[in-house]
Amino acid sequence: MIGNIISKKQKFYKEILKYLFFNKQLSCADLSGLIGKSIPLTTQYLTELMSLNMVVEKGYAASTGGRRPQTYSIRSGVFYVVSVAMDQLVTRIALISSDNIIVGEVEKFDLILANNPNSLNELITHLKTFIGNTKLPESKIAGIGIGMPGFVDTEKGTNYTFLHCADGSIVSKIQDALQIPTLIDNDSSLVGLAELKWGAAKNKEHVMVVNVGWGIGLGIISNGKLFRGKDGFAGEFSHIPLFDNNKICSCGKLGCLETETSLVVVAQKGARQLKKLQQPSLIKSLNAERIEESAKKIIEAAHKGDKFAIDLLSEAAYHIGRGVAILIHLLNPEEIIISGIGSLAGKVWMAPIQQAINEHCIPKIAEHTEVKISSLGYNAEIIGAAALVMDNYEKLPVIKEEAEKLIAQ
Amino acid sequence: MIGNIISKKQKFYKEILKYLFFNKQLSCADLSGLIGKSIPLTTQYLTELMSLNMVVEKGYAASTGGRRPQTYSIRSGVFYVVSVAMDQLVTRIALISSDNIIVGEVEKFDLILANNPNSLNELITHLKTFIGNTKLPESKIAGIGIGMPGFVDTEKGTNYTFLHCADGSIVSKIQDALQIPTLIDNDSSLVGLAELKWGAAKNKEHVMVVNVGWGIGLGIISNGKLFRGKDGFAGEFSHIPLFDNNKICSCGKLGCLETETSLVVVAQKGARQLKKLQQPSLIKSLNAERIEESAKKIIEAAHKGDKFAIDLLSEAAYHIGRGVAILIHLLNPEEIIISGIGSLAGKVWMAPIQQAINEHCIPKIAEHTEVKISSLGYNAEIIGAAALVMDNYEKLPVIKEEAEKLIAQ
DNA sequence: AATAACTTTTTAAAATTTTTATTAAGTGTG
DNA sequence: CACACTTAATAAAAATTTTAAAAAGTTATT
Repeated sequence: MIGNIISKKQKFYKEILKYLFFNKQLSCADLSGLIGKSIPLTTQYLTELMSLNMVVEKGYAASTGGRRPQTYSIRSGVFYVVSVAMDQLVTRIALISSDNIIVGEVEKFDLILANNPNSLNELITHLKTFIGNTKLPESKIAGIGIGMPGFVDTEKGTNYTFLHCADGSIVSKIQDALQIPTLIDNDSSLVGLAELKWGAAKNKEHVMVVNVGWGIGLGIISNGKLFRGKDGFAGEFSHIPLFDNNKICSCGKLGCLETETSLVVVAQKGARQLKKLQQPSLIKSLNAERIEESAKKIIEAAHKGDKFAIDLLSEAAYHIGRGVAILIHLLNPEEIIISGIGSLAGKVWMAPIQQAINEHCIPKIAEHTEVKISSLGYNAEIIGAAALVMDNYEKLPVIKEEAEKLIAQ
Repeated sequence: MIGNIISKKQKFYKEILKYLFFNKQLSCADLSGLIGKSIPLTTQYLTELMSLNMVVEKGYAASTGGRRPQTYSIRSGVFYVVSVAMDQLVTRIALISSDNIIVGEVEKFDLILANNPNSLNELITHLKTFIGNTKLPESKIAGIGIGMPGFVDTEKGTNYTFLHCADGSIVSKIQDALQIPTLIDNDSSLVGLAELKWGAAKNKEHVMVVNVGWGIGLGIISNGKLFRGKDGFAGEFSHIPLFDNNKICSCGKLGCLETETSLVVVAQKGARQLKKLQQPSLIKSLNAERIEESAKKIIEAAHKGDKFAIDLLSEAAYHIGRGVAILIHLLNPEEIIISGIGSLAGKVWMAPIQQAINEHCIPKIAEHTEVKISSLGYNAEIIGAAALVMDNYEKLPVIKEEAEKLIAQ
């Protein structure tokens, strides 16, 4: 049964567990600062959590000029998180344990989102099987986190673009079917969250995470937190009107950023040019119908230094840079991170983006803005989905058995 | 002497005074929530502040379904704030008392910022005279708040565009000269802050405040707070590259938003068209050299329904709307406020901006975004400067005498 | 129109949490 | 290798919050 939070103390227990999930090892002073409670109280909570077998001492950290602090970690298997990363064609599911390690294999399967009225049911069926295979009781699963494309309202638990469900929200339907707390968010927001928690945006305040994939998403980090806007739709970078190119976009408007920069466009343009221009390249053929395969070929070739592939990506990168210049003017970030599947092409992105920034920004405003390539790569979204659950861990509906265990204290 | 904060209790005293400055009348429960302390403690603080003659009871508020709450107000003259609003040509100074009322007249004088190495000294001289004329001791003045154009770093207290000062920051130079805590910020940020505290953005979370004047500034309110970005430069709306018009901008780049939308451009275009086209209009003549005068004439005529003036402003408004469409995609705000001196033209702005939003936004994302015209008008910046001081009131360096008075408690 | 049931504010007493002071453990310098 | 200076952990004192109860109003119902 999914109920409500039971005690205040339990909330702080959960906060401690949450920060230990995100950080692996922390001292009592660290945790005291993070949960906003005094050191004596935090000491007490930690002692109790150790006697509950949830937290363990991990020896002393190096001194910073005085007595060395004892550090603490969370045990593996105290709880688990089910992470789901969806794109328009493929969905991946992973099981992550409380010590923040992916358990077993990441499951990958086709699930078409566009014009598929059955997509939500398919997702639920897959989730049921996946969770069944883990052999874990529901009470051991803290929550399910799902990243998906489209206009997602995290608070309402709805997606206005995909996975339509007639009555109520996606979240309530999944929770009813599986009896596990569930959270959903936009894929690019989760990529941003992953960068904030474990990637290049860690400990930064103002970062723009550009999710280069079949569209150009944006995760906005402002004041050290993921920014979602009024309805959760912030970061709709793909569709800002930027070009006079008269190309019609998937959204129906003309000249969106996406029409010159997404990997779909890159793959299509690549296929066309390869055929027409007979350019020398490591790539022998590109099929404009098989976007994913073609995009991967181009990214791989670019890695090997293939000029044709690099030129293709550079052109897209420069156009992305024009959009980034606008972001810099408006939000004055300290960092731009290129993430998502496109980031696998590596440093190729950097020079053209920096070039566009130099050309289109007032120098002073871009002075302290660094461009970086994500090191999280293809895993960013799935990691971000776990972060979404754990970011809300202490607010999550409580699972009965666990609640009793904790309240028995 | 400017020293440091003395006691924790004093910090809460100041927080209470701050919230009473912003709100006029508040109940104990309101204040308890605002300062984040329990009701019994807040009661105690209020009692003490009343015995210090700083706070007074203001009778009972209407019931909301139960016992009516006692309300409290701050006394006039407990402290004062000096507010300064600068633009490139004119500076205004006002004295505001603790009950949030402008005392006496707003002083207005010419102060050229561009290419004026003496501008900071001129400002300091004016401030000295102004404060001298108030006959108030420094200890009665909580702080000086200054809004100015340019790239302002509030934390460092510097402006990279105007009011250059060789050694150290603008803030430290003013503080050294006047012995009064001082804060500076970008003019558009302060217009945004004014809207947040007393205008159309009050109690909203995500709002874009467009400051229409000699440029097009932007105050960004995100999560209910003014957003400044990494170095304080966020909201550089004027210079996002948006047009293929080949017009060179004051910043040196081509096609900035400003080149089609600022009141300078409107005035210049108006003067040109009036001469060339001999259009019928209530306006008899416009001098392209005297921008302020011409802009005012156009705004006034638009108010009277003059078609020529309305067309001029509508064109600029539509272009602003294109920029606003980008803001909506990126930040998903709940409200767009047209503020600053241009807002005096009133509702003329609304239809063309809404039109541009309809044309350039994905409908879903703009669904809940309202466009509004500010009611604060020309006073926004000067009010915002006072808000800047009071927003930081409890963090401000303490003035010795006052500190002793409070600590004597 | 009067009473019961429900709200909200205010006050008082009990329980919790933080602060301050003290002790313990470790670094770096002349 | 003392000596001065850190930081961490613990214990006792002080401050703050929570809980409970009383006071003051509102709304619905008979």
